[in-house]
Amino acid sequence: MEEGAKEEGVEKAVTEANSPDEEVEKMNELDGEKAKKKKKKKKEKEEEEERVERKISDEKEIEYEGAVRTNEAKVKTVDEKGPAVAKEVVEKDERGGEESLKSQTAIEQKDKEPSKKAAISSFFGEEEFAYLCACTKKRKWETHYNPSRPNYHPVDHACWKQDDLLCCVYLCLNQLGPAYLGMELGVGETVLMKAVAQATGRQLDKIKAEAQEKGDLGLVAESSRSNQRMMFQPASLTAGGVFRKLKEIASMSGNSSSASLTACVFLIAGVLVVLMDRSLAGKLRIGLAEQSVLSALGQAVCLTPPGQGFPPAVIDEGKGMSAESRRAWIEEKSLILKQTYCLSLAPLHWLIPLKPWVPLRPMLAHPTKGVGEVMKKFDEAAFTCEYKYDGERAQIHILESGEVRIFSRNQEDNTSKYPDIVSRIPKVKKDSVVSCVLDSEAVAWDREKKQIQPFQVLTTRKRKDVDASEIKVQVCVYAFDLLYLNGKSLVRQPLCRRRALLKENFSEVEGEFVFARSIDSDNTDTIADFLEQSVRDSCEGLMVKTLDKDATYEIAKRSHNWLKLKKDYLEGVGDTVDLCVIGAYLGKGKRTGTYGGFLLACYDEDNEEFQSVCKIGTGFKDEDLEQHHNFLKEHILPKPRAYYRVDQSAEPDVWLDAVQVWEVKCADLSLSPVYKAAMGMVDPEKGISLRFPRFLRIRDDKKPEDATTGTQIADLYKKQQQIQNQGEKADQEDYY
DNA sequence: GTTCGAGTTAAAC
DNA sequence: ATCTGACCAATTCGG
DNA sequence: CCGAATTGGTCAGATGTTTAACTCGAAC
Repeated sequence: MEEGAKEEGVEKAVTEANSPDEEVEKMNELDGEKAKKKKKKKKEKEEEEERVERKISDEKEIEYEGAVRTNEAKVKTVDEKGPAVAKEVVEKDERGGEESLKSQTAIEQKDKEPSKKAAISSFFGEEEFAYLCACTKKRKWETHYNPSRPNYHPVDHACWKQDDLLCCVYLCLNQLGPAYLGMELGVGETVLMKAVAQATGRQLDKIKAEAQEKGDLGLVAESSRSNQRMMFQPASLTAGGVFRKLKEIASMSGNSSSASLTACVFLIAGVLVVLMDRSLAGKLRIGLAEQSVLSALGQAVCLTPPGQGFPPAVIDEGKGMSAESRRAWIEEKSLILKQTYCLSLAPLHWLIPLKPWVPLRPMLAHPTKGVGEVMKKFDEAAFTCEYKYDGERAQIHILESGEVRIFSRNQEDNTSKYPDIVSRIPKVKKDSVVSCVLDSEAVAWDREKKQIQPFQVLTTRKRKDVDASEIKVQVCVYAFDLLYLNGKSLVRQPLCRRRALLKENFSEVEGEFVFARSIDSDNTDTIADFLEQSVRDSCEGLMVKTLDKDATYEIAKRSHNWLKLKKDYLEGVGDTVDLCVIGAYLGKGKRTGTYGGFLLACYDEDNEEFQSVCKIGTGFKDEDLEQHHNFLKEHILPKPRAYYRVDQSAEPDVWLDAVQVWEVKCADLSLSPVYKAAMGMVDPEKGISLRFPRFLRIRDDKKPEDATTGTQIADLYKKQQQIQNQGEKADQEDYY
C-alpha cells in the first residue's frame, strides 16, 4: 500500500493526510481559497455569487467521516442526513463555477444538502484532467490496450497502474475494467463480513447482527475501527492504490483463501473503511452512477481539453461563452464521449470507432402497460412490433477474418458459451457479409419437437469453454437488428434500413437462425392479437420500435428507445396470486430501519401448512413499507410456527404470524430448488416459485387460510407448460 | 491425490 | 428482472 | 402572456429467482 502511494507521485507532491481531522481542515482551507478565485473568475450576476458562497459555507458544516486523498484529487465521503445512508463525493475546484450554479438552484428549491448531480459534476479535479491530458498524449492506453494485436492478454492492462483518473472513473463506476474482459472481484457480502470480522477482531455473528441493524456493512466496519483505535497509522490511500489493490484481489484465485482475506483485511484496516467496503460490495452508494460520472467526465474534458501537456494551458475552454451556449456546447461534446463510452465501455478509449470486436451497449426498452400507451407514445410515427423472445441477448460480431465473437447484454464475452452459434454463422450469412455486428436473442430450442423451450431450460447450459459436442440445450438465434456491416456503422441508420439490410444479408435456417417475427401495423386490435399470439408462441410479449422517426441505434442519446409490451404489465391481466406474509428481512441502505423484503407462502390445504413461495421486495410505495412495518412488527414470532415449510436458505430475519394476505403479480412460475410450494405435485423434489414477483396490494378481505393454495399454484404452473405445447400445435396447423 | 458437498458469487432474466 | 421516488425539462392550464 | 401545475423522461437504488462456476475442506 505504501508502495502504491509512492508510485503515484507523478505530477505533484503527495500531500500526506494523517488524520481525518487534519484532512477536514485542509479541505476547508482549500474551499476558502477557491471561493476567492471563483469570485474573480465568475463575472455573472452578484446574486449567483452570493449563492455560491452560501453553498461553500454549507459544505464546511458537513461532517466528514473520512477521506481518501490522491495526488490529484480529494475524495470525501459524507453521510447524508435522513434515512438514506448515501454518500456524496464532494470536490471543489475552480472550474466548479458552472456546476455550483446548478447546485444552487437545487438548494433553493429544496433546502437540503447540495444536489447530487452538482456534487458529481465537480468531482473531477483540475489536476486529474491535467493528468488525463498527459496520458492521452502519451497514448499509453492505445498502445497497450489493443485487443487485436497479437499475443494480447488482459494482463497488459497493467498500464492502468499509472492512470489515476482512470482509476477514479472505474472506482466510481464500480468496475475493474471494460466489462468484456470479465474481471470480477469474487468478493461478496459474506467474504466481506469475514474480512471485517478479522480486521476488527470481532465475532462474525456480532458483525452480522450489527450490519443488519445499521443496514450497511461499511458503517459497521467504520465504527468497529474507531472503537478499536488503530495500532498503526496507515499511509494515505490513493485512488490508484485502492484500485490496484482491488485488481489484485480480483486476480487472486480463491476468495476465501487466507491470502485474499488478508488482502481485504488490509484494505479494510486501511483508511477509508466505509468507501472501501462499499466498493468491494459493488455498491458505492454515493448517489452517483454511470450516467452522472459520464456527464462529469464529459464536462471535464470539454473544459480542459486533452492533449495540452502539463500544466494545461487551457483550463476552461468555455470561458468566453454565454451560459446558454456554453451549456449546449458542453452537452454536444459530452454526447461524443457518451457515444464512445456506449461503444467501448472504456472511458479513456474514446478514439476508437465502432468495429467488430468491441461490444456496444444494447438498446433497451421501456415497459408499457397497454397497446393504448404504445399508440400514444409513438403517435403518428410508423412502428413495428416484434416478438419478445424469452432468452438471452446475444450480440454477434463477425470479424473480417471470419472470426466470430458473441457478447451478452452486459458486454460479457460469451463466445466460449456458444460454439454452436459460432459454427453456424458461415452457413447463415450470405457471401455479401465481410464483417458485421448483429443483435439477437438466443433462445433454448427443442430440436425434436421443433419448439422454443422456457428460459429456465436455457439457464442450464454450460457457460464456459463449451465443447460443441457436449451441448445438451440447443439454441435458436432470433436476429432482429444489424448494427454494422462491411466496415460501416449502421447505428445512425433508421431501423427500417437496418432491418432490410439484415434480411438481405442473412438467410434463415429453421431452429438455428431466424428473424424475429414481426408485423408493421398501427391497428390496435391487430396488435392486441399479435400480442396474444406471441404468448402462445412461447414469447414474453412484444417489442415495439419506430421504423423511421427516432429509429436509430444511438444508445448515448436514448438507451431505452424501444417499448416492451408484456402480458403481465397489463392491468388486470397476467398471473396474480394471493399469498400470506410469514417473515421479513431487514432492509439495507434506503430501507434501513424497516423491512426490505418479505417471505410469502401459499396455503396447502392437504397438510394444513404454509409453504414458502417467494420473497418479495418491490412494488411497494414508501408509504406501504412503513405501513407494513408498523403492522407486522406486532406479529413477530420468536420462532417459526410448526406448520411453516421454509427452506433454511430462505429463512427470514424475523418470523411473522400468518395474519395478512397480499396480492402479488408475477411474470411466470418456475420450478424451485428453494421454495416449497406445491412440492411433489409437479416435481418430487422441487417446489414452485414466482418469476419477477411484485407487490400489488393488501387483501384485507382474505384470511391466511384463503390464500392461494398449493394446488392452485401447481395448476398455474401446468397451465403455463400447456401453453408451450399449444403454441406448437397451432404452428403446425399453420404449416399444413 | 481425488471426489463430493457446502457455501459463495456473478450473471442471466 | 420490477418498481418507486427524486429530479429536470417541456408542455399545458388558468388567471 | 406569464406563472403555476401537470406530465414525461431519465437515473439511482431498493428488491426478485435460478443457474453454473468456483473454492474450500472433509472424507475417501
